[in-house]
Amino acid sequence: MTYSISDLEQLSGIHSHTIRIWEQRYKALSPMRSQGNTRLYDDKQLRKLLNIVSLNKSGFKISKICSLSDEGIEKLFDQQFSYSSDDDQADYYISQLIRHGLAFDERSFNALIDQGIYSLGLAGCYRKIIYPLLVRLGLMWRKDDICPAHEHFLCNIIRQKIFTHINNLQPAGQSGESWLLFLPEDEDHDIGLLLASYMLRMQHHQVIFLGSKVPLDSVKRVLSTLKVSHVLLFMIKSRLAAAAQKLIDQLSEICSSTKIHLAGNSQVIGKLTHIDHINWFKSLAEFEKTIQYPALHERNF
Amino acid sequence: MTYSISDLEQLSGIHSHTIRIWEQRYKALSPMRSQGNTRLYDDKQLRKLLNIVSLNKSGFKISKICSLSDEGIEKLFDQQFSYSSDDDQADYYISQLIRHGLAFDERSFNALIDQGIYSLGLAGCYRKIIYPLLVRLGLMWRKDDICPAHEHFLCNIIRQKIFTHINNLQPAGQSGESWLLFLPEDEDHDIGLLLASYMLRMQHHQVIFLGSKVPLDSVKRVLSTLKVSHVLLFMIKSRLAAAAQKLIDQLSEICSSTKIHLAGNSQVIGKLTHIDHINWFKSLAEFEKTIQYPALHERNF
DNA sequence: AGATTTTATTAGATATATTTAAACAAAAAT
DNA sequence: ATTTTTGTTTAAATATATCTAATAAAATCT
Repeated sequence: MTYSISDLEQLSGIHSHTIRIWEQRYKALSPMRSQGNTRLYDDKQLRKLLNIVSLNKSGFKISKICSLSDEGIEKLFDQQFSYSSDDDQADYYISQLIRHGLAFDERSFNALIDQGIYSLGLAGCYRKIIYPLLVRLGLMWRKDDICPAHEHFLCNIIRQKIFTHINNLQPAGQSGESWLLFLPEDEDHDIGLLLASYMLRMQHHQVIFLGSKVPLDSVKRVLSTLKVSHVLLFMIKSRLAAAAQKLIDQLSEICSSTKIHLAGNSQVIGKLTHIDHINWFKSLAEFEKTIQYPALHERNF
Repeated sequence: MTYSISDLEQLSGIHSHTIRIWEQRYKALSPMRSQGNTRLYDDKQLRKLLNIVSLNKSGFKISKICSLSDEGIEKLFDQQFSYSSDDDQADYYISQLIRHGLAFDERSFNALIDQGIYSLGLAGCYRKIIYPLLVRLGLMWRKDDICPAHEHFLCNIIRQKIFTHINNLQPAGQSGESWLLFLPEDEDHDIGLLLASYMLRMQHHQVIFLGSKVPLDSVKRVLSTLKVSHVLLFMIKSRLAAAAQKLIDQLSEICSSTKIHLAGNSQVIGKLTHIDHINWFKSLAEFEKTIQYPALHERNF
């Protein structure tokens, strides 16, 4: 499996021109070449680019980063984006979970995550354990410590847990606000969205969960046949600012009478313009607060 | 959202050459063109192509099919691939489910599918209701009777059900055969695979469920670090024969000491060669029988 | 077998994406 | 203020994908 330079552009949010000039000036990447002379990148190169971009965004100069060896970059990356947080207990928990995951030991992983959910509740477990776990998985992939199979394996068990908890909730009444949840076509990671679905249902909101890879056209058709108060989507992937803006502009046009809520990658969302009408959830706590208020309000009647 | 001619090639399994000649001779499709002169297809054209291919595979000549109007093709398609089966009761059931789905009425859909699972068991419900429902959804999409959002909505509820049932099973012991379940990178529809996971677990097999979009490289890494007896994957999408063959050849190389099981689109799988070492599950019943035998065997001890 | 239909192959022309290289503009550092 | 670093724009050349058109080969039907 190889990537073209425009694939890398999509995946990293760095213009192809810039990728080339980084190669020329700083030998940032050293892609293979096709029979012709076209650059071909593999996963290793993609990871390196993503790491360079991350370090660059946190203040290091490209020239400095690229003057380091591959190992040097990994080391610096480690320093900057350390696996461990300030919560020792959660860290230990997460490490154990990952250890089971690497061994594909579903039984142990299952027992441990059930225990976490039992003691913290699903939302609490997500905040303290699952979300940091997912972040750490991402970092580990970037260091080639895990492969996609590990991530798929763990994510599917987590999906199983959240789905089960949703299934065990009482069905929502006809009252309450209605939320349409989806991810755009190029997004894959639906676990955050699933948790949002759970939390909204807990607060007796109505949820229409569409999951990942929903074409905007289709969202448009839904909104034209159905009254929906809120639309919630995540933008997690790195993108070119222009691509992200286009998506949001199109969605805004579609959602003339629906409140748009956005969550995800702050690097991407932060660069958007003309989003006064859009609500940006910068944290889970913010989301929790927003969706709880109406419920409290209703109780007054 | 538009498709290039090579996108259509991927999605339909028809060579771009052939797509062009069908256009020239029979006016099969009438794509838009770019500023240059490059063909651009939309969803409607894609659906029409898929319908033409289906009709062609079931015996109609391209010339005959394309001599019909769009409505004529839809009509013929209806005749050939009718929504209804021989089981009136299941048909009614499915129609009701779809009716709720089209209205995004999760509550009603939920109640009805729970009832089906209760009376038929999850596997029975899958065979009689869910699988035919998924097939019908596919047909409906091809007639533009539903949009992707509907399918996503329904599929996620079904996922929820299967995941919940898996979660409620007792964890597998260390005994039993181990099965690695995954879909290749270009496959999306994981519900069949999920049900396979459930059925294997019911028979006390160990399952490593990776889900959709797993790179072969990653499967390779898993197999090199872990002893696995069986690998199961689905090929559901239409593909070029060459692409399907390449995938299977690569997998075969990886799985030198692991039994490969394959299920899915018989049009695609039927064209594969050098697959003597691969087991092709042509039906759910066949799968059920294969995985039950060892369990019966164990009980003798 | 012979005719018809369908698919595959070839070739040269055009469109689009990528490449190199240089010049330019903006931002950051000194 | 000046230099250095960094990112963008431009241009012309090449690679790759797509276009048309004609022909060859294969499959299917009568």
